Amino acid sequence: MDFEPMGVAADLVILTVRDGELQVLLIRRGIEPHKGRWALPGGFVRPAEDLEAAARRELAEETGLVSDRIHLEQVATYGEPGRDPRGRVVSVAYLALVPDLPTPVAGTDAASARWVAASGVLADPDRIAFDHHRILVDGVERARAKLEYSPLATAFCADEFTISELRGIYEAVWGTPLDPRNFHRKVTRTDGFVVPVGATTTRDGGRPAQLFQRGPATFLYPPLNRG
Amino acid sequence: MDFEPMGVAADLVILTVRDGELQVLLIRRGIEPHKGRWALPGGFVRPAEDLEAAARRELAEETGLVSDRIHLEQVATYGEPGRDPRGRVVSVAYLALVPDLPTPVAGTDAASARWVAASGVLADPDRIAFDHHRILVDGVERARAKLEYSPLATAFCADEFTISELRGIYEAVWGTPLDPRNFHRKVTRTDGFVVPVGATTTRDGGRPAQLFQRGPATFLYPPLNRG
DNA sequence: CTCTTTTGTCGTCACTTTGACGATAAGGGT
DNA sequence: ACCCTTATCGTCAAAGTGACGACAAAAGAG
Repeated sequence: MDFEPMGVAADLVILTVRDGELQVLLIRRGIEPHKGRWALPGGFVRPAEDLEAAARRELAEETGLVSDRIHLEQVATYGEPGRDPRGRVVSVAYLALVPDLPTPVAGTDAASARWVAASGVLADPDRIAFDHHRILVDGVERARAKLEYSPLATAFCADEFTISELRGIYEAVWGTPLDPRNFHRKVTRTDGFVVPVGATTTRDGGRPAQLFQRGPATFLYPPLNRG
Repeated sequence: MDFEPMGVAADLVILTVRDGELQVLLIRRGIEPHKGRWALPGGFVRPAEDLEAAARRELAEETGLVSDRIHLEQVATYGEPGRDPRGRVVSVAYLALVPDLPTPVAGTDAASARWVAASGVLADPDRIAFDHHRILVDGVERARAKLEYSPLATAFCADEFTISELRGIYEAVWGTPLDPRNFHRKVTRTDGFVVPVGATTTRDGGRPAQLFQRGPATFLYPPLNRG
């Protein structure tokens, strides 16, 4: 029995936290189908290219991010017949978490690429093309879940960060305010989550805060609790 | 830009608990490549067929299970170039959890299909063909994780079960003994996990045990703790 | 029919974690 | 100096966990 060939694409849910809110990178499609509409970045996997390599390539093309240090993980694969008018296309979705870049988005491929508040896109299923709304929902939910039991929130931060900044990540992703004192206790007492760097900063105003960097932990036990 | 066509397959990690151990369904391949070797069940997705539909079809073909009530979830997608000698094949892996069937496996497709202890297959990366060892590892880990925070263990049970039987599922999947008294407390006090059916059974020997069925809960909070 | 074995179920207790919140520390701005 | 802001520590009651004692209710042995 032989197989029916299909197109295989890698689509990306690229998230960051800017201005205290969760944002997603969208591109305006320059070609058909759905030309002119907003969509998640993505593209076809090349013949000799690994799936994750394709995702990293797209990520680099859309954001200019040197992708090695960027957290990238597979979310799910979407292959409903008819989801792409070009034919049978199966799309492997990846989730990327990036820090708030000083560098603006400089896409080579995309006619235009923009950071957009995730909440707005989540609220309107027709704001983005194809079945990308579902992909975004799944990607954001994955991110929210992973913050609970993994130290992944640090992927949104610069190399050095304060506990408040980290808390800001959680609050933005979960959309919930957290108690600063309990959060501080929890984070600093969870082994290997963050390690103090020795310096302090006043960039957030108020009393100087200690700077930390991500620790060696790969998961958090016990997990943090969503508001 | 056009796409390079690829084969898309659905592979299945079908797990059950029999004789107090976690077992996985393997088939002996009747055709090349890897003819005669053991592998996970699976096959190519048909042109107009949804991915999950393909997985359910394969599940039905291999196990005879009417698939509607069977828990099936996507695990991940594997698409490394060279993973299949027939060409570029991308495989979407699904995890199925089935109860200990009185019905023996009756595959129409498979030359032979057998339940095999998961521990043995996990221990030897070359026991199964292709990259199926990795798929199995990921599938089993997914199952282990989901037992913690979802009521999914009931998917391994018959419609009605005792707390001990449910505990046996956890012990088999996690490979860890659990305290019967604490387990009983935890399960019965977690809202919506199990609901008493009113009857009792003595099929496990000893004092008659209450029978339960799965409750309406979709997740467990707080979660159960592994070992 | 009584005793023993086996499993089920309830309780107790010390310990940890959580969530709510008071209090103090240490900068900057005026 | 005083106030505002953020950081960080401490306290306390409530809830959850792990260890384990005790009793209940059946089957099987004698």
